[in-house]
Amino acid sequence: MIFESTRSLSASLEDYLQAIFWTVAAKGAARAKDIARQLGVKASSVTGALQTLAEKKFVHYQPYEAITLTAEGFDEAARVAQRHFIVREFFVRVLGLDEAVADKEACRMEHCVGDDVAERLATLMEFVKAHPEMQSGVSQLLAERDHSDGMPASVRRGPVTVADLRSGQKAVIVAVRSGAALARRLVDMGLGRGALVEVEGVAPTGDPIRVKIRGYQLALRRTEAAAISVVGK
Amino acid sequence: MIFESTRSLSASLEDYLQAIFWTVAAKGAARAKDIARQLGVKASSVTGALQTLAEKKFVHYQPYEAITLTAEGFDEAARVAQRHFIVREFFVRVLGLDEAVADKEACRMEHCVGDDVAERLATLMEFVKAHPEMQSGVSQLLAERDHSDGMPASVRRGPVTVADLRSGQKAVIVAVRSGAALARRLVDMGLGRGALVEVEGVAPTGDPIRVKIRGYQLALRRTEAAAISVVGK
DNA sequence: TGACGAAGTTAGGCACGCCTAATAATATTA
DNA sequence: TAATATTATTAGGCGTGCCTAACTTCGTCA
Ligand SMILES: [Mn+2]
Ligand SMILES: [Mn+2]
Ligand SMILES: [Mn+2]
Ligand SMILES: [Mn+2]
Repeated sequence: MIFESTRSLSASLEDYLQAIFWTVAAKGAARAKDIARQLGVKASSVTGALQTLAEKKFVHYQPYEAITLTAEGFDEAARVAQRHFIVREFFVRVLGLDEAVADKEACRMEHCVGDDVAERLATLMEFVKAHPEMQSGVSQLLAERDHSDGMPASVRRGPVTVADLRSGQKAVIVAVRSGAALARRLVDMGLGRGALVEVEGVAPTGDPIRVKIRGYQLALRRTEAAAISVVGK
Repeated sequence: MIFESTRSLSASLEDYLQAIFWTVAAKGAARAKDIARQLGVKASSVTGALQTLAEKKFVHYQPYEAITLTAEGFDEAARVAQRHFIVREFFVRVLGLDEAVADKEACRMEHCVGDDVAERLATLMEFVKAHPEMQSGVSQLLAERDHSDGMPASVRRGPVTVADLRSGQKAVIVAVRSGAALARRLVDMGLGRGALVEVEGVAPTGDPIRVKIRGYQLALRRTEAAAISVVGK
């Protein structure tokens, strides 16, 4: 699988484990029915998942009996729940996302954030808690953006241009601002949609910017570079 | 699938599309061999993916011929690459992650971040760019943490306790700090590992904290609450 | 006690995404 | 041009994770 996870459980099994975790916490034990309802799957899928989790020693499972977690199951579930919590809090408190949306997104992300990222997110949140101006600053920027609705996200966000790239970075051109002879000149040189640009160097003043494209090297004025929207690598 | 994605392509196909995107940008067209090498899969897997992508009109594909992207394929690939870039830049510039690690993590996350999150991350980065003191502040906090290596991550991060919860939040107890008669008293009351706590209310002064557990309600002193480590929901 | 309904399991099927092995097409070289 | 090497495709298999349909087990209540 290309989407390698390094973790002991698949995204799906992590969700089963979490459902069990919260149900057991609330009621002492979980029944297949509870899990099926929470996750929106059929009972037979739950049976299958329980058999796999039991094989991996994460749950105590005997057919027809109530389900509880093993010690390892509890720890693993707590780790996933912790990631869910951290990511959701980050979305809500730093990115200003709506609670419900944040929770849904977090339930997707919890399966792919690494431990290092989770830890740093938690640290960032501590920092933000101590520096509320950061949170309000971001909210304000976001609010300004929201005035220009109707525009595509890429425009609201402000496109990245060749002028924003650091030395050594590669990018693909997605658009060249038309107007002036510039666009034509660039396209004639091979600087069209889909072409790969590599920034070779930027003068100390930031102008000109030396780029390599299709084997050729050329120097772009900063204003020219800023007219070329790219997706960075 | 529980891990619902709402996007038109699976994580796997998004990676194939991106491999094609960068190869085409660099060389004008892609061959199955290039893609197989980049993604670390066998050639036959590439053929399968190409057939699927061709069905979905994302690539121009004729057996044995070089591969290029359709207009939709280019747009879709650019969107994924954009998410990869944003997430990686966030990891590097805000979270201070190592470039190589950040890139790997980003290649996993690019398939699960929603558009709203990506947009807000980009905005946050703009804010941080405009306020470099924020960035160094986070780095500093992270550096302090790194001094206390050897400790488990949960300790470095500082555990969340009942005292950190807001009114209405639920959590599962993972540990009760031992010492004093407190631990025993709490455990006797049912406040042990695995139990669900719900914060009912916090006095204006922050003390006491009213919690509900196993149907019972009780009031905890702030110092008591701070001795109970939890995983929040 | 026995019948009934709810809950849980098993069997079989399907889509996805990878693999290996065999085969086919294309490129390279003698 | 013919032999050979490289590249690509097909066929068939496997694991995961979901489904439906049929069946079994369990608890309840007459
Ligand atoms: Mn989840
Ligand atoms: Mn979750
Ligand atoms: Mn990826
Ligand atoms: Mn990627």
